Amino acid sequence: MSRKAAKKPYPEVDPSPNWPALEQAVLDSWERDGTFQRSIDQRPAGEGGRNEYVFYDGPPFANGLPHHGHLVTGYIKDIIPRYQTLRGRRVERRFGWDCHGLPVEMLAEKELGVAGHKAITEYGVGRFNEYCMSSVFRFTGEWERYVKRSARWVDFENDYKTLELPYMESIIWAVKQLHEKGLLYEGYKVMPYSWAAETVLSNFETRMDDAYRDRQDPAITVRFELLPESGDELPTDLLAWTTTPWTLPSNLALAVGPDLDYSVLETDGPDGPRRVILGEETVAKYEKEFGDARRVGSVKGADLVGRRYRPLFPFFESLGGKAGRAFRVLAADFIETDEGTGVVHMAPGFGEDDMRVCQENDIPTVVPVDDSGRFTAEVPTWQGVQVFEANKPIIRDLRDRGLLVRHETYSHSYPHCWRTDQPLIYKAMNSWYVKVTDLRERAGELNQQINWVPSNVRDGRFGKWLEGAIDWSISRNRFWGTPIPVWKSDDPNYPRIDVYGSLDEIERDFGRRPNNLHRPDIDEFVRPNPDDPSGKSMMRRVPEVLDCWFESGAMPFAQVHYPFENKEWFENHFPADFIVEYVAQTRGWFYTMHVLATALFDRPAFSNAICHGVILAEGGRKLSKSLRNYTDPEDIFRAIGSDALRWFLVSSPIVRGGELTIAEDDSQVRDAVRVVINPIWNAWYFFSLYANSDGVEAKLRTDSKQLLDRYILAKTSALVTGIAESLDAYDLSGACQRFVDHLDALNNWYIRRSRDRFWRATLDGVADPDKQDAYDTLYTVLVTLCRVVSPLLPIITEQIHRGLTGEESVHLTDWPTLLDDAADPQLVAEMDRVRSVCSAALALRASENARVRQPLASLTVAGANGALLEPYADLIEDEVNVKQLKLTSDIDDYATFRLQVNSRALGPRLGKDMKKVLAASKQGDWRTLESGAVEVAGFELQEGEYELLLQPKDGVACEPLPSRDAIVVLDLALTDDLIAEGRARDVVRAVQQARKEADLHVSDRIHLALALPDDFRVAVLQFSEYVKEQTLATQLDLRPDASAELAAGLSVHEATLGGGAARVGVARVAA
RNA sequence: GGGCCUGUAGCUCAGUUGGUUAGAGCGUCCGCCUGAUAAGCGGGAGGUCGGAGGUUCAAAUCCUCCCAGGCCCA
Repeated sequence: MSRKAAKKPYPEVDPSPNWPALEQAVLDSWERDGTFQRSIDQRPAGEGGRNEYVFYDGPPFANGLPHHGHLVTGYIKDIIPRYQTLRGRRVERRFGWDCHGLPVEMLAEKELGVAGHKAITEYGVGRFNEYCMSSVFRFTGEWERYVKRSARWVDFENDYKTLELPYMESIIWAVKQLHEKGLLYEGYKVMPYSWAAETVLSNFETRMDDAYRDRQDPAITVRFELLPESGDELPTDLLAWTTTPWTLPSNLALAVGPDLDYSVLETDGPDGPRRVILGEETVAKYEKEFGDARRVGSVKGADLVGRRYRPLFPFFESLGGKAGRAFRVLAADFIETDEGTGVVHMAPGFGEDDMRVCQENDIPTVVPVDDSGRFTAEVPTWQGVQVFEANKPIIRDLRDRGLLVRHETYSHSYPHCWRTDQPLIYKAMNSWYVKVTDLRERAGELNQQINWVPSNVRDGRFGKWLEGAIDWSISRNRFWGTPIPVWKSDDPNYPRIDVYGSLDEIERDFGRRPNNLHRPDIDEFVRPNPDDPSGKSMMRRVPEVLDCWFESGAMPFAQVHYPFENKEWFENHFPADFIVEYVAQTRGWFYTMHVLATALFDRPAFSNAICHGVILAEGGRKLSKSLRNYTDPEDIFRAIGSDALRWFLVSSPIVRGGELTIAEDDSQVRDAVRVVINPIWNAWYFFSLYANSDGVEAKLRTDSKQLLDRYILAKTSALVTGIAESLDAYDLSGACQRFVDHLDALNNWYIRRSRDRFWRATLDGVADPDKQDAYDTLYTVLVTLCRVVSPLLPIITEQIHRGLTGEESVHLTDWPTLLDDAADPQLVAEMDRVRSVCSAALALRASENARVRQPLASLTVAGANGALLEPYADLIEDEVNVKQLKLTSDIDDYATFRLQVNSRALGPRLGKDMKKVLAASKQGDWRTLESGAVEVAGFELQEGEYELLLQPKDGVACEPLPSRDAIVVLDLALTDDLIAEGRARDVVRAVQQARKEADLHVSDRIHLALALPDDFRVAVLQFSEYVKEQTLATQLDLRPDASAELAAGLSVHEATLGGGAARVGVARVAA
């Protein structure tokens, strides 16, 4: 025996490693060796970038720490590029940072203690923006740490930042392009507005947790007097209800639901009889006011449309009359009757719906309220009064004029400014728009060229969103962002607008070149208006900055300073081959990128997009830092590991657009360790243990003739093809599923069934060919597995692959083609059948209380395709522990046939008669014809329209295969020999346990002493050679029952055999 | 209030163009092999597919309504 002296070709493997520590070591080695960069460098770009796989990285805001959601995206962003790299493509991965926008400004406001437009202006826009600039990168270090720890390969050094001058210059170029294409215009948009902080709020801010609070407001019902028309019998009023009386001075229209019914009531007023009109379903609510009124008729809303009415106030009278379109009844689709009167007052300056409906009817927008929420000179009566303060005098005024029908107090949930605690108002603000409505159709066409995962996003979420797209408001009344590059004359008498698309153009007109496009520097670029002969009016930049979504949407070209530089590069890298984000980005980054690509290049911006779902905490709630309902990813990295987290996330429904609920205790991540990581590691551990112990060095080889080897090679070949198929289709969880299935075949079939081939003695230091085949095959399979799974488990496969091959990195290898010729679907199918035979036999043993260690005389497989199992007889006998496998086609003793109708095939032919056929076949009322066909309920079924399945007879110990075409039967009769052999195996089992407890190596030879109950002693005597061989015993002592005198020097272990006490003594003997 | 999505085993989810006895993993129960792995293996139980109607020879699947939850827009 030369085992001890043999070289160890493979590293010593820890059977249960500390995963986080192992991961950190691998990550460190990548960092040290520049493995990521080399994985890119070794792939040529090809002519015109033809061999490149283009990936765009959507830029995150770095003003908070990454959570599970970012990690899902990050893992996918890593997996696809790693896979494409394996396939030989060059995949550059450039990180990007979203630097501008409200989140940054909000943080700055909070930390500087300056709230709102006014305070910031006083504080100084320059200082404010400097602060934003300095704070925006505060978390980049953390981000980089998380990203690197998650084993995501991405280039942080060559990153792009949306605040850099070249990036911003590309942005203003894009704005100018839109302008030249007639896609840019200035208009109004109703926004949530904080009059206290003098700032517009984003939707995001109004949705913050504590923004909505209960508030009491006046709710009043007001009369609007219709202008008389021919056919009117009496003066008539429409009743409208509002909770914002201060908007009534700005009323320009009324709206009704065209399909709603309205009641006409007649009352006796102080000036004689009048009529009022209100929604039929709302009449009951006005019992108090109109309880004694006479109902004189009913009209449809549509009948009221077009009627003119007398303005409540004189302030905007000029917009009505003959010239204007205001002060009419309009049709609207959103009118309800559960609150109010079914008639809605419209103030287009203060309501989004109002503005939309009024614009559709050519009614202009008026906004007689200034930045601090006070009425302007346009409403002289209340000029300077804050709008909420103005409610009372307005109501009093209406009451005095007899226009107030009802005044009540209304309690409702109302949004408040999160900074000042004051109620918000909705107010039309000046805004710049991209005319998406003009692009909509083309954007929809280009969307058809995009491969979305899941596929329903294309015509669903994204497609629908495109169809309903409205013009995109791209300006923000804020400070920290790329400026809108528009200069306007400050004198409306000499109007002029200039849009600048480059630093050169600005330099040309202003005589100097900006070195910073941010405010306030850029605002200092002022020049005389060339169109003003008086020379007094000046061209000044409009105050707004761009929506930061415009900047991220411009990322494909702005990241390379296109078109000022890298023109050719851009042409070769647009559209991207692949991007991924979560599903809400169909309204965010996916959308803005698509809109800009459509507008500027008439091409889609990306060819393949994964749109993953959202992560929820237990109970379906949102992940919330304050609720602490999830574990910080870094803690998971530290405690469990990144590959496990990666596996858990990307094998979940989330990568198919679904939701994923994560357990607070991270048990799902631990499950990934147990289900995937430990098994693949154990396979490697097994290999290294025996290969080292034998001194066998394995080679990549696929030509073993051994059946199990052929099987696992064929199975692995199918896995290689399957994973490529899944990943080519961007189906990550499908790829994961294939691997899990494969692991079961490898560990719990191939390795388990091949074990004795590995531990068979080496003859004179020369491995016998079968043993070498086993090593080579397992080695080949493991190396192949590591490669194809490396995108999904990048760290653990790296470690194993290094151990196996000594090569530096699995991520520098090529996609394996070695097993392409090893595919053998028939062999795989046969082996699957073998496994189902064994499984059925083991189930039968379990139900018959026949422990597997007890050998049985025979296993019979009765039914179809018996010959197919012939070559696998040894395997089945060994697995099921029977002396003989019997194959027969004679089933009569055990089972009968049952007719199984193939509804899918037969249904279309028989239609209604299916019922009869199904009933008859269920009752067994059918017969086989001479021709081989089957007759049932008077119908003749042809081949393919039915199947004959086996049904075990009652009282027979047998088990059908899942395919129901064969049945397994065990011979349960025991002979003395069989019983003795079973006992011998029990003893072997006890000895193996003792070996393990004594911490012996798997190849140690031992001195074995046994003190056994009599019947077991006899059994061991009978099978002593077998026992010695199985336990590697060179010497065997047998003593009476539980002898207390086992020799000194032995490690003694207690055991129970057949209900009696036994003692097992083992000691290593020198090799 | 409107639009979209979801509802299948105790939990997390699959379920192809409607077609046989609705599947998987985890958990649970019972058992067991083992000279890699008890952080293992095998087997069993567990579902009137959210509810009610409808279409059909046939519905988890198609249609309508309702209920519950989520997202988006008001």
